[in-house]
Amino acid sequence: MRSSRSDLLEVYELLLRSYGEQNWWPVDEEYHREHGTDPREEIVIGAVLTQNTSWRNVKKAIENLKREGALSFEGVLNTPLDKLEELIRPSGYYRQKARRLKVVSEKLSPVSKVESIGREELLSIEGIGRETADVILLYAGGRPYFVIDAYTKRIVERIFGVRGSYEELRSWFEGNLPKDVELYKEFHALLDEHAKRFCRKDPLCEGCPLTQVCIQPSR
DNA sequence: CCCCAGGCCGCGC
DNA sequence: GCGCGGCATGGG
Repeated sequence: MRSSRSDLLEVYELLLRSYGEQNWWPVDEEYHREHGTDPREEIVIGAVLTQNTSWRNVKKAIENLKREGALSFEGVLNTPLDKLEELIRPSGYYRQKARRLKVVSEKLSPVSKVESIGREELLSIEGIGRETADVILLYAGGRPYFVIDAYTKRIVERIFGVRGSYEELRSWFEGNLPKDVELYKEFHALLDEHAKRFCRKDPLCEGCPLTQVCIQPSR
């Protein structure tokens, strides 16, 4: 495999230069200041809500939770299940997700657990798979786990010819990048942005900022 | 009408 | 370990 540490870092630099800082994970800091809630709980809740769902729809659900004072573990646990389902309905799979929000809120309380919980233990919680676990560890826990998603897989397969299982890709990224939490956060966000702008299912190779490092530009 | 979106789970093989 | 169907709303 030709792709090396420097190639991967170059991709990061190119994306950062093209799109600027993404500042993921988006959280309403002011809301949490005013309500005395922990913004890390919004990250966990958002991570569950966004499973196979557009962020646009998730935002509607989050707004509903805010309006009802339920954008926290305590808020989720104090909201009756049928009410919770109603609030998060715009995010899809709302019956599944309402139950999972209850389970996750209970198992991750207090939210400081995100600093110490083991990845395997996180994965044993209903509703938390590999990607959601790594989102929680990285964005809520500030721990160096690289998040892989469908976009990430598509991009590295196209530009480097690299493919593999979730765990294989995660260790590929982590092995080819310095262990830097802020880098991991920003890089993942940039990859998602790039997948939406250029590296779509039907790629728009014209004007792509990664043409110079891609093994198969303009198909 | 179609397809997709910041996946996960349970099942069969 | 891998592939599949079910889960559901809202946009393009």
